[in-house]
Amino acid sequence: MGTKSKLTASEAGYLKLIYRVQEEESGKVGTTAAARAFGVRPATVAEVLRNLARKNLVRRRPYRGVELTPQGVAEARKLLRKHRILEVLFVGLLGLSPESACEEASKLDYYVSEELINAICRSSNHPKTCPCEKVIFEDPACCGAGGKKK
Amino acid sequence: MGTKSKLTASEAGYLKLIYRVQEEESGKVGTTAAARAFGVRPATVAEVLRNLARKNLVRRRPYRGVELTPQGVAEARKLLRKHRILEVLFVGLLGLSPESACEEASKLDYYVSEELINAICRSSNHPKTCPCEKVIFEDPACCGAGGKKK
DNA sequence: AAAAATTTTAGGTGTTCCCTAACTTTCTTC
DNA sequence: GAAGAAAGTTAGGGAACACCTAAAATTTTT
Repeated sequence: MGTKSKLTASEAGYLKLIYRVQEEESGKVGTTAAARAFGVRPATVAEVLRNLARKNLVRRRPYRGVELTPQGVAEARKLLRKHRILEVLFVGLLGLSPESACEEASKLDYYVSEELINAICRSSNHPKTCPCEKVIFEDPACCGAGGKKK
Repeated sequence: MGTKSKLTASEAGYLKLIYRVQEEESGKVGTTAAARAFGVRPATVAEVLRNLARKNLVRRRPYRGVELTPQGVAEARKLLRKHRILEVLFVGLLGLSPESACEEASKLDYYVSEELINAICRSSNHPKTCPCEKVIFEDPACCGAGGKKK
């Protein structure tokens, strides 16, 4: 029990945000800030957070904030891997600007299968970073690990 | 009034199916057959069809079947354009088999923006058909029309 | 310590998507 | 052409999602 239920689309959004701000920038995401970022009310954010906690992806200390559990970190990395590999494709092959690439990737990352992402990863030569230099996490199923491509 | 409300994901699925079978193959999609194709009950199909009719995308003659309205045709073509351009990308650039390309495209076509599709279209040199030879409809916003690329 | 800002709960709404049960219409087949 | 089988339809529900407002609790600021 615990890791069974799948993420919903909006939960995925919060997970990505929390990971980016808290794990990558050592910042802190407040409920209100997150609400503004997603264009919803704080109460809505609180609710999603509660659901993420029920799924064991974040730990919540009421009024103090949330932090990702190890499973939450793993899940966020899967999503950000997808997001960033899509960005590589959109900028590198399709010639989008990094900004539109990010926007488009945000709309899709949640829906894209790992198989497709790995196909893109392979055909892009297993990039280590996205167009804005953020790290692309490795997927053992892809090959990345042990690879030498720079 | 009529063309305002957006399609839902499942409505998009039926629209694609109806177009493919009825407009491209001159066949007929029965409620039960559609239900089997989507893994749901016939009653569910009937309901979606009713909603498509409310949105003026199909015309329904109870117990006789549905046919697409001009708006329904336009909408289906937009979706199938996306679907098939994604297939081109997946097969041509990523090396997927036509079958997996189709599967992956089905999961994504509804969510992909027209801008992104047109970027892919451009970078693929405005293909006229998908990997399985089905026509890719043109989008005036892309360039296709009047273009000479074969 | 009061005022301001933030966060959380409680309780609701609308949409989507799916279901079962019961009924109607159409198609078969004798 | 009537009876039974098959296909399609409505009516009525239910669960999950993604929102919201209003009110209460808890920081934080001044």
